[in-house]
Amino acid sequence: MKPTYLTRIPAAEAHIRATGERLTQPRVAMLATLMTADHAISHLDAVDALAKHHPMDRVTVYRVLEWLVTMGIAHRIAGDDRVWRFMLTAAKPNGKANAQHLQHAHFTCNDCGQTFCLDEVSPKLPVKVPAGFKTIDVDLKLRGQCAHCA
Amino acid sequence: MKPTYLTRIPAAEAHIRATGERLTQPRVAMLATLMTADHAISHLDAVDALAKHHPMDRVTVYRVLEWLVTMGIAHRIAGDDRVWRFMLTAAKPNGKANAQHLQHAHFTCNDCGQTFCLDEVSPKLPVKVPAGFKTIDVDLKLRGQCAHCA
DNA sequence: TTGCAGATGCAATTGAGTCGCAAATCAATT
DNA sequence: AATTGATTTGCGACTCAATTGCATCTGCAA
Ligand SMILES: [Mn+2]
Ligand SMILES: [Mn+2]
Ligand SMILES: [Zn+2]
Ligand SMILES: [Zn+2]
Repeated sequence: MKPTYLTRIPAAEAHIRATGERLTQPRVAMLATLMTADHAISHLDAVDALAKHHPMDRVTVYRVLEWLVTMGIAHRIAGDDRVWRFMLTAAKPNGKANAQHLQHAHFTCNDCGQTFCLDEVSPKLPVKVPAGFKTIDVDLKLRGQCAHCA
Repeated sequence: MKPTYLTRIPAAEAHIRATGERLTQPRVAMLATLMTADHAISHLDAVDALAKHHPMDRVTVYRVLEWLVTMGIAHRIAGDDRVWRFMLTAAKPNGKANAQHLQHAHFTCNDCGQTFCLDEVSPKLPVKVPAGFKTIDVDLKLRGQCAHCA
């Protein structure tokens, strides 16, 4: 069965403590919530999901998610609806959390709107660009139908 | 020398007439403006650019650009700043305008913020996705430094 | 010309995200 | 256990791209 919010609390605390930064309740609750998500969640999704276990101000949600991104614990995905969505940064093959954003693609379902990280997919780098251009970062975004909607 | 707004009017009119839809002044002015752009422009960019030749309401700019997209004449590019930018749909090798969105990548310069279409770059398709997922569309987005800023 | 569906202008509204500041909280120190 | 001070949080106000409703205008066909 799927991991629940409560079972994720200890791991969330440990992960935050490992950063050396302050361990706060909003950070723990937000990270535990992210840990139960199988797809990327928006700020509003997060506010709703947290409402049940640990209600917090929407501005705090913005700030905590931003903090998780700067810590490399989560990453941010731009949506076609001008909304950011957030997902736990992919774990390395060895199972440890990874501070860097591993190169991977994102898939958004046209039907249900859910966005997924495709950790196993990476754009073939380097991509050829016009003379004088210097590529620093590449994002690959797929759209279509997810397994549930197809 | 670069093509100017005025020299683009006839081609813009012809292009719009070819759709069979109504030929309106805002549509002509907007398309002629797009035709002079070497990089993608935002709604605000468009309002500013048009102010000189054919001032129009912001909402009209939104609606005309949306119409150009539905006609396949222009395409829309999501920016990291939550702003849409628009560019003429790439021409086919034979020089004719193309109603479909040819598969191509976009490059945004971290320094000057300009976004360019890289018509010659396309993601290697098909991309492998998890079982049950069906890919319909692929976007490749690059970030880095453009030729002018590098 | 006239008639009218479709396009435009203008004002009001939506909604994601940000800012400033006072109050609360975490963690180090006594 | 209490004190303290730097961080973090809550709350209200704000920004800004984009959308909506509605009255007016305009391109085009009859
Ligand atoms: Mn991801
Ligand atoms: Mn393009
Ligand atoms: Zn789906
Ligand atoms: Zn540049």
